[in-house]
Amino acid sequence: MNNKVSIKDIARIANVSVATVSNVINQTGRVSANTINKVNKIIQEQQFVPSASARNLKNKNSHLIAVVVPFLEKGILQDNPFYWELVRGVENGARNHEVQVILLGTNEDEDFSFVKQRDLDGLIVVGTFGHSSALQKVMEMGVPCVFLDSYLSSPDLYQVNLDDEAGGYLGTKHLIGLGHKTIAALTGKLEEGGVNYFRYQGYLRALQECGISSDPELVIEEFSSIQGGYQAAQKIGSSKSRISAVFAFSDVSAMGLIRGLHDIGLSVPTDLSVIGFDDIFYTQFMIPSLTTIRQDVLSKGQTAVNMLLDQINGTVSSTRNVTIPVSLTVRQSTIPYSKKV
Amino acid sequence: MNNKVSIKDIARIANVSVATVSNVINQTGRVSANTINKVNKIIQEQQFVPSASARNLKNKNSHLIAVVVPFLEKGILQDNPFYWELVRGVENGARNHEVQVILLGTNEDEDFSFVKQRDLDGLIVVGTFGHSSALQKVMEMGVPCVFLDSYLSSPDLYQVNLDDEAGGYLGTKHLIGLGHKTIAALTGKLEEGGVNYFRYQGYLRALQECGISSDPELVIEEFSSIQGGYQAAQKIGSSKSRISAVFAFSDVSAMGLIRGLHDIGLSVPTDLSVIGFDDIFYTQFMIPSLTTIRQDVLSKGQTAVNMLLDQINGTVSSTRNVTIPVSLTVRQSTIPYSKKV
DNA sequence: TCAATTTGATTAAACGTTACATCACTGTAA
DNA sequence: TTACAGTGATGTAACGTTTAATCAAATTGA
Repeated sequence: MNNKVSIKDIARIANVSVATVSNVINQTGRVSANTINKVNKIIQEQQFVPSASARNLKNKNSHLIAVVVPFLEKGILQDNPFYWELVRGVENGARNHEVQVILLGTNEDEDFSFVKQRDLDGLIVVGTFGHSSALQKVMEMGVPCVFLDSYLSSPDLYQVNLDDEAGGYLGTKHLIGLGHKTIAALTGKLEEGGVNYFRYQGYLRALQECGISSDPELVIEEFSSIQGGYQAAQKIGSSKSRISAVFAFSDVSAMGLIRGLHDIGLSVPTDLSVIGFDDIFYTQFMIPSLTTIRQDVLSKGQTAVNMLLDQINGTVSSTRNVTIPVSLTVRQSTIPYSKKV
Repeated sequence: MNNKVSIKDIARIANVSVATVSNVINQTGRVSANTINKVNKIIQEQQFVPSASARNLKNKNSHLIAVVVPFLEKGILQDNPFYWELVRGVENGARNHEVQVILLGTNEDEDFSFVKQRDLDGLIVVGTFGHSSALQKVMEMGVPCVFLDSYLSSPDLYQVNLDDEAGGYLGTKHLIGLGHKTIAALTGKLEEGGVNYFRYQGYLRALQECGISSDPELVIEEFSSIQGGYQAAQKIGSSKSRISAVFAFSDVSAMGLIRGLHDIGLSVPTDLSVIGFDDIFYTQFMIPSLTTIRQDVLSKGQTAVNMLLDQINGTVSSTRNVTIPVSLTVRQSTIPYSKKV
C-alpha cells in the first residue's frame, strides 16, 4: 500500500526520461518551459516527493543538523529552561533554511558515530565539555560545528558565547551602586574558562574597580541549579561575614536561594538583595520579581544556526567568534543597602 | 579528504565479498566465526560505519521519528517547561531503541511532506490540534503515530493522555476538604474535548458530589500561560463572589496568578488558597510552594515512544489508549478556609 | 562410494536519485 | 553547401547498501 511514487513513475507518466524529471525538480534550467509545466503538473497530481535518502546517498548531505545537549539526561541542568530556549532558537533558525534538527541528549562517553552515519551537515554543541573526549571526537569528524556556550580556547573554532564577564561586572556594579559592600557570589561550579568563571572575573573586576577587596569566603560554589541555590542559603545564613547581597550566577539558582533564605527566616530584598543571571521568563513573576542579567537566548540559538549554515554552504568566511551582549534588568529583588531593615 | 570508507573497501581489504561484509554487520548468522572476526577487525581498524541513507534507501525505514510540538513558535505555551519535559522524555525513550529524534516546531499549516520525504518511522504529536487540517494530513500519510495530550475522539488512534478528569476532581476535592466553598477555576481555553475541558469536568463532578452548585461566574477562561494567570488575578480581585480558593489548571498560570494577586494586595494562601496542575519543577521552590496535581511527564514521553516503537515493529498489539494517573501534592499554597484571616 | 544435505561464500539486481556524456535537432555563420 | 554552436532531451553509471539466487566445498548418511 505504501508503494511510493518515484521519479521513474513520474517520468513514465510524463513520457520523458528520469533525467528530465530530475532536472525539473532541481531547476537546472536545462528544460523547456513546456516540459517543466507538464512534469510539475504530474508531480502535483501524484503527490510526488523526492526521497531524501536517495538524494543524500548521491549528494552526501543530509540537510540535517544535530543539536547536542550534553546534560539532557544528567539531570543537572535539565530544569533550566534556558537550555530549552536555546534549542528552540536553533530549531527556529534551521526551519528558515530547510534543514531539520535532530535533538540529541548525550552522555559524556557518546561516540558520535551517528554524525558520519547520517551524513549530518553540521553540529551545534551546547554547553561546555571542552576537556571531554567527546570534543576530540567531534573535531576528528571534520564536520562543520558551532559551539554554544562552550568557551573553548582554540581561536579557530566557531563559537557563540555570551559576554559573561560583562554580565558579572554589570550585576556587581549594580549592587555596589546600591551601597552593598559585602557581596556574595553564588557561582556554580567554577572551572577555569567556563561560563561561571568569566562571570566571576567580571564580579572581581567590579569589586576591584570600587576598591572592595574580594573575599574567598564569599564565593559559594554550589551547583548552579535550583537545589544548589537552596542549599547555598544555609551557608549564607551561617556565614560569619555580614552579607547584604548575593549575586547568583543563574536565575534558577537565585530562585532556589530565595526560597532557601525564606525557609531560614531571611527575606529578599529586605534582609538581602539578590540578583540573578539569564532572565528566564519566570523571573518577572516571582515574588519578589528578580533583578537579573538579561541575555537574548533565542537569538543566540538563531545566531548559532546561521553561523553553522554559512559554514556549511561556504557562503561567507564569517567571523568565528560571536559574543552576545548582556544587559541589566532591575526588578524588586535588589534594593539600596540603606533601606535594609 | 572526507572520502568515507564503504562496505566495498572493507570487502576488498578483507578479501571477501560485499555480501559477506553485509552479513557480518547484520549478524545474519550465515557467516563463519573466522570471517566474522576477520571482517570485524577490519571494520574496527577502518572505523567503518554503514551509511544510513544507503540502508534507508534499501530498507525503507530511517530509524528516525519526529516529535511535533505545534506551538514551538507560537509563543503561547513555549514557556511552559512542561512541554520540554515531554520532549525530553521522548528523546530519552528513543535513545534506548536506537532511533533518533527530529524536533519539529510546526505551525498550523505545516504540510508534513517531510514525513514521506525522510521515510520517518513514526511521529509523536504533542498537543491538541484535533480539528486542524494538519491532523488530517498526518493521518493520510499512514505513518505510525502517537498523540500525546491530544484528546482525540477516534478510538483507533494511539494516544497517551493524562487522567485529567481525575486531576480536576482531586484538586477540587482537596479544596472542598479544606472547607472552601467558593472555588474559582482558572481553566485556560475551554474547548470541548481538550485538556482543560476534562479537568473542568472533574471540577464539576467534585462540586456536585459535595452539593455545591457550580457558578459560571467562577470560571475564568484566561489563557493557560503565566501572563494569562496574571491577568486572571484582576478578574478575581474584582469579582462579586467571595472567592476563597482558585484551582489553576496549570502551574504556570498559577504562578502568574499568585504574582498577580500579590500585586493587587492579595496574598496566598492567607487571602486565597491556590492549587495548580502539572507539578513542574519550580513549584516546590515558589513562595509559597505550590499545592498541585502531579503528573509524571517524563514517563509520559517515554510511554509514547514505547507505544510508537511497538507499533512500528509490530511487536505487540498494545492498547491504543494509555491514561497516565495523577496524584495530589499538598504544599503551602492551600490552607483550611477557617484559618483565613 | 555416491547422493543428499549443510555450510559458507559469491554474484548481481535493486532501492531512488544525480550528473556526466551523448545525441538529435534547429538555426546561423562562413 | 558545410561546419558549428546552441537547445532540449536521453542513456547510464554511480552513490552504499541488502538480499534473493547461486554455487562450491565440506559433511553426512546409507
